[in-house]
Amino acid sequence: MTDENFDVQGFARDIHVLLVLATLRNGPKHGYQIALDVETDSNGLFQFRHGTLYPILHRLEAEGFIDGSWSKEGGGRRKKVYALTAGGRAHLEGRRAHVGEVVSRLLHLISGPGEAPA
Amino acid sequence: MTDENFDVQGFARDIHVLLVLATLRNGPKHGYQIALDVETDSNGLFQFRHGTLYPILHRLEAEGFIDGSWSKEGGGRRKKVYALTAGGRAHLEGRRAHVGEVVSRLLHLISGPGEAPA
DNA sequence: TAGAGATATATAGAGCGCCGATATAAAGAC
DNA sequence: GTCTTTATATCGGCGCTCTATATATCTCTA
Repeated sequence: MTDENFDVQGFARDIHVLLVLATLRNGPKHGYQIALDVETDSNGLFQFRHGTLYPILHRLEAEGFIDGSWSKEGGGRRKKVYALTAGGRAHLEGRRAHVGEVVSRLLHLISGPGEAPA
Repeated sequence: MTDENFDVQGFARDIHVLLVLATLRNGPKHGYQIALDVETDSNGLFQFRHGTLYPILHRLEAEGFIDGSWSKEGGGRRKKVYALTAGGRAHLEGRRAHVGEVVSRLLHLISGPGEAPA
């Protein structure tokens, strides 16, 4: 299984994608809220720069993994609220499993003779 | 600990660096052999392109993490053999621990309510 | 012995994605 | 009325990987 070859660049990109999709599992959110939640939930370890997040959201929407719609409550500040689609949920599960296995094999490879990988 | 902020690009680079340093833990090797061993040890999951490996080796040598010396056995094919330095070993342990923790926290964040992260 | 393929190192250029900077705009604080 | 926060968006620079190319030696085979 997972004979799929490892792609370093795709892996780094996957991290951000997974954080977005996983956050949306708790319900629809707009971009700014996603950034705040990811930072809070990770105790500041992971954080999104705006110049990173918004292009990712646009791409995920174009790929059909999230579904965006502008909310207009009282004509106030415009927010684009994103909801996880069925395809997005499937992508999340698939990628999460893949990342988990790659990481497991990586940690096993670089762990010393005495140290257990996990 | 590890209040250090997460850097996506540095993380991708760390993966290659860790693979190199971990392979050298078994003894000195030249670049081409490192590439072969990493690919073999990971059952083809991880592999180094030559255009990726050699610049990394040069940088690691400049940083003092590995020590390179040209071997001239019988005036044959030139090989630059790299050995892990004490600093390199320390760097390996430190980065490995860091990557392990980041990955652990990442998997925890993106794991569903039902699934245990590891 | 001549050619092909594997061994071995090196670098330059292309491509891709993150990051900082900048722009726009409205709501709330004081 | 101005400053900060909220909220989205895009562009240019930068860094790192990857493809392609260059050089050189060794080994195997016809």
